[in-house]
Amino acid sequence: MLQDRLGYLLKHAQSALAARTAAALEPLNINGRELAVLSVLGAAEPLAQQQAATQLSVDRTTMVDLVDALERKGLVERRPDRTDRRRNLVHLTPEGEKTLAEGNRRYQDIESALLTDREADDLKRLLRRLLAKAS
Amino acid sequence: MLQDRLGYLLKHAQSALAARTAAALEPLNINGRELAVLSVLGAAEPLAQQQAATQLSVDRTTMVDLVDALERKGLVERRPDRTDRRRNLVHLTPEGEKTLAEGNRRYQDIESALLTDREADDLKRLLRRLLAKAS
DNA sequence: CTCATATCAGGGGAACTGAAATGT
DNA sequence: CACATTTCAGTTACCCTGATATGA
Repeated sequence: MLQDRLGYLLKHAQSALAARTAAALEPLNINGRELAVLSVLGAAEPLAQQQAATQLSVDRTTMVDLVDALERKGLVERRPDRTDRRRNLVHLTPEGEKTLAEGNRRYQDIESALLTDREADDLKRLLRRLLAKAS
Repeated sequence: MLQDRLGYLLKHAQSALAARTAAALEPLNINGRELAVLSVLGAAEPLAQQQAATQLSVDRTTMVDLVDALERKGLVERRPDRTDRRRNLVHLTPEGEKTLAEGNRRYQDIESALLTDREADDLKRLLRRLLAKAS
């Protein structure tokens, strides 16, 4: 049975969750990918683009486009690093901070609606184990 | 933390598994998507393209390209349905049957290498629950 | 010189929309 | 006529490769 394949289940679970997330974030004018970028950028000290790209496992050239889009929306700003002028440190704007906070709330609501806390913990533990072995 | 997000874990688990699968199937000259198509087509009675597309949740026009590719490789054949000449019934060739069987073996080896039987069952159960609620 | 960072141009593969051809 | 199946043309979004400019 196709539905017994882990590959099938992972792909469709991922895409169903992504669709729900996209719908929930649409009023904020961002998508799930952009929320993930905001999340990485807003975590601690401002990061250079390539650092953010590494954390998200996205290509460096893809990150250029992602930051372009967020900058056009006024959610982040590129600022040159004074100690290394090759770098752009990407800062969240106040609007970006607000969008990140609200986006996180909406995203968490989705997770909570789909699984109990216990189920979510179990699922994440298994996925981490799989990832550790597979990558 | 980004790594606490189900969306992140699902996406990267899916892509890591897909990469492993692609590598294991490369000697058979097929990819994971094509193995899934063969699996659906080889399950029981020959299916029309649109039936196969529905079972895999892929677009009808994407299925045209998938069957094109499998037909070029000699793994399937389109045959007109005598009772409804709009339809192509897609049959596996003997070579297609062999490729499906060997592909299934290689795919199962990957799943077994990544998780114990118990872990795989737990993971699949949770993913099915998530899918049922989310889609 | 080397290496790193960011950017840009171009391409490949996936998936969709909309329309057409054919048949029920 | 309405509807179903397949196919094709065109578009979009995504992610990559390779090259370039700039600077450490």
